[in-house]
Parts: sequence; C-alpha cells; structure tokens
Amino acid sequence: MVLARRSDKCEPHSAVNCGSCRLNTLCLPVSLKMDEMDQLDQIVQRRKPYQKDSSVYSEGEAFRSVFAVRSGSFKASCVSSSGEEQVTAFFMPGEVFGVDGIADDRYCNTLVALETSSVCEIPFDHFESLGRLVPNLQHHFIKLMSKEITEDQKLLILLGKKSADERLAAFMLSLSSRHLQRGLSATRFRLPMSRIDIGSYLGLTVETVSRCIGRLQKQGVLIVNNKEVEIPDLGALKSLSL
Amino acid sequence: MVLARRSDKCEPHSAVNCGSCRLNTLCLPVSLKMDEMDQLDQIVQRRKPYQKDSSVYSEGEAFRSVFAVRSGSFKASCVSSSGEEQVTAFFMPGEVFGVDGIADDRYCNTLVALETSSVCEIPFDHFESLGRLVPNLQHHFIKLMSKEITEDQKLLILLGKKSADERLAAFMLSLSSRHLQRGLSATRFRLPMSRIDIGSYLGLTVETVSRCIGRLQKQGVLIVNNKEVEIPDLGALKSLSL
DNA sequence: CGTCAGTTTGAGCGAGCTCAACGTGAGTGG
DNA sequence: CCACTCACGTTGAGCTCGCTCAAACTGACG
Repeated sequence: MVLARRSDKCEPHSAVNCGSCRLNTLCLPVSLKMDEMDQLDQIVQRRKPYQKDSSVYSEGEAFRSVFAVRSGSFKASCVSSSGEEQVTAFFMPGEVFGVDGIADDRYCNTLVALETSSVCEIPFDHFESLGRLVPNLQHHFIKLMSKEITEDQKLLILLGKKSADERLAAFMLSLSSRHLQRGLSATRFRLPMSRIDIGSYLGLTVETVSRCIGRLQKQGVLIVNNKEVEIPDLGALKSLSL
Repeated sequence: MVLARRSDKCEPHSAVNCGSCRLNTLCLPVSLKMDEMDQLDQIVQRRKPYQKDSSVYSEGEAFRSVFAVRSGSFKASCVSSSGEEQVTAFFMPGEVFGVDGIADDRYCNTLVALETSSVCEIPFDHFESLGRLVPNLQHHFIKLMSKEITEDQKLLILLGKKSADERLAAFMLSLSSRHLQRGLSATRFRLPMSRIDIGSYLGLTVETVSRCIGRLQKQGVLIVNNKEVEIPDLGALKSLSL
C-alpha cells in the first residue's frame, strides 16, 4: 500500500498514519479502533529524522510532548550531580519516551539518537484532552507508563544484585526479546549503542563490558563481531542471566 | 476537628475523608476542588490497619487497586529469578503504591508493612472512570506515575555510579526531605526499616551499611542510635551524597 | 596513509563482599 | 524478676570482582 506523503519524512515506504504503521501493535495505538486511531493521527506530528548524536530534548528543558520511535534508536541519559553520565534507557521502534518529563514539567533525561532515527511527536496537552475522549487510549498510555516503571525496577535488581556477566546476559536478552516483538530475529541483531553506553547503562566500565563479552563468547553463548550479535543458544543465555 | 467514624479504622483523629485528611496536599487529592474530592471519597476504601510484616499484596497477585499510605510505612520488594529479595521502594504517608501492577494486570512487587500502618485503597476500575470525569485527578495521577519513574531513575544512578557512603547519604537525604514534606523534622526521624532492607534497597550488604553508618557518624554528619537518626548538618550530608 | 574514537587486553589495586564472631535489646517463659 | 532466646546489628580479617591506569589494536573517515 502506497500512501501520499504528508510531511517532511524521508524513510521510504514508512507509514504516514498510525493505521498503516507497521508498529501500531506495539506503540500507542494498541487496541484502538480505526476511528480512534484517526483521532490520534490528527495530533501526531511526524518529524524529520534525527542524525546520529543529535538530541530530541535535553535534561531540564520544558516538557511539551511524548515521542514514539518510528525508526532507529535512542538513548536516555542524565548527568548525576557529580557530573558523570548515566544511561537510563534505550528506546527502539514502537517504544515511547518522554514520560519522565510529566512529573515536574521538564524533562529529566537527555534523549540522543544512536543512529539516524525518526520519531512521532505527540504534544502532551492535545494528547491528554484526546485521552478524555478515548478511554482506550488513556488506559493504554497509563499501562505504558506502568510498564516503564516495571522495566526500571528490573534494571534496579540488575544493578543492585547481579554480577557483570549476569548484567550483560540480561541486557542481550532484553534486546533480543524487543527485536522479536517487532517481528525481527531474536538471535541475530546489531547493537546500535557503543560499549561505553552499555557500560553506563549496566553500571560497569567499558573494560568490564568488553571482558564480559569476551567471557560469554568463550562460553559459546554469544558470538559478537563488533556491533553484530548472534545468540546461538537463547536458553543458555537465559540461565546465565539468572 | 473531630469527625464521626465511618469505617473500621483505629487511628484516633485520623481523617475519614480526603477533604479533612492532613495528607491531602501530598496525596492524590492534590489540587482537587471540594466537590471533586467528594467524588474521590466515594470510591476510596479506608481499610483496617496492617500489622508489621503483613502484606497488602504479593508479587504476581491480580491487580485491583492502587493504595495511598495513611499512616506507618511500607516496603516494596521483588524476588529476582535467582531467589534473592530486592527492595525497590519505601512508601511513607501520603505516597501512593500499586501502580506497578497496571502494566500487565498483576502486581510485580510484594508490599509489606514495616510497622502497624494503614492505607486508603482505591479500586482502579472505578478510579479510571472517575479520571475521565475529573481531568484534574487524571492529570495528577499521571504526574504521580511520572514521578515514580523519575524516582526510580535517581535510584538507578545511585546503584550504577555511587559509592556505598554516597548511597547511604542520598538515602538519608531522601527520607529527610520526605519528612519535611509532611511537616515533620528534616533533621530528626526514626528509620522504620531494618538495616537488611536498607542494604537491599541500596545494593549493599548489611555489614557495609553498618560500616557506612559508622563512618558517617565519625565524620559527624550523622548521629544514629539504633533506629533514631539525627542529621546535625544537612549541607554536609548533601555534599557527601554528591 | 595518518588520525582519532572506540574497543580490546594486561597488570595491579581497592571497595565492598564473605564468613565468622561477638554485642544488643525486645520478647518469652520459668 | 531474671535467664534464655532469637533476630538484628556491629566489628574484624581476608578475598574477589570489577575498577584504574596504561598500552596496543581496529576500523571509519579525511
């Protein structure tokens, strides 16, 4: 299905509305009816892509919108009062970021594209009004926030209790399952982020990340070539992640 | 002001409705109008207190309600797949817990009273319908969830980047500011949780927690006697927490 | 072909863990 | 009222995992 372009997008064949978007079973439109999706479409702004290392918003900036990843990937990070960067999340297509900004009307993370990436911007005031009219949408948005909370809590356990190898194994599994959700291979994918970012996210140094990868590779549960990852035995990796 | 009792509560002089509750500037009713508060009151269930160590709900149980702490305190914890308990949060009066259950319709934490404590239970389906009628309420609920996300992220930085002493200092400061919010002393309070719980929450062993307390005490930024804490110099503690 | 950021590898060190012993205080039963 | 218990908390000694620092390697890009 080829649809007329409506804005300044660049991705060939990408959807111009939620109804035809490949990601609409993952993203905000989950379980919306056709007419409800159309209403959502009215307020969604499809923006031109972000280049690698460019930021969607910065920590402290006034909150205005939440964003859904259309293509590419992003990292969320904040700087601690002592000045070091902590990566708090990675976002892949179909996932939503920006909700951290709602609490006190300013974003508390900086969101940076890890590669050329595009998003759908959803101005929050419009979205909130629409939520009142479309209970389904409201409900799923709340679910989505709740999901972010449970994800963060998983990460808390990871950082609080697990060894470096376990952290890395869990990280790879998380990426794997998110690829699977999008209908891609769960056992072969590309890491869009640097080892530094992985380290920051997992509370480890770059060197440790590198050594862990080496160790897991020797154990035969991971084949890593630069940014390319293959998981020969998902079960083995799962048992390592505890 | 003494009001007639409506249910099986036990706390003397405690509020029987949101309008007269001391905590209504912290809790869900923030910025609701009188009539809106009354509507909220209709669905709030004030339950009899929980004894120390009794649980409000357990990990995996079907989600039904969110809860506001009326008095006492609670800890949230989950067990990792390897079987160890990780404490993910503490909840004090005026704070709301249970939102983690929304994501997949079951709670992913176990909530246990740290002392004799009481809650207001808010059945979620009623609450969600009410939210549609009272945009203020909806908005503040979403804010509250967003706040939980930002809190979790602070904890992530703590666990990912900070030393044991910094973690403990930050923990004490968090308790201090939450006391202050309730109009209590920011510099003298009681720890309702055990050292084991503190350790689990901060990703440290009991021994390390104990040694850190000792160290901070020697430095004169903390005076701890069993469960009683005094902070002689908030500024000094802040600079230690980085 | 040089440069430079990102990554890997090596060697040594130290913060926090483990294990073990001891102290403390709230409850319990004689 | 005291002795006993038992969970909780503190203290000490040694070890280990992951950090730090330093050097070599890789690959993308001018």
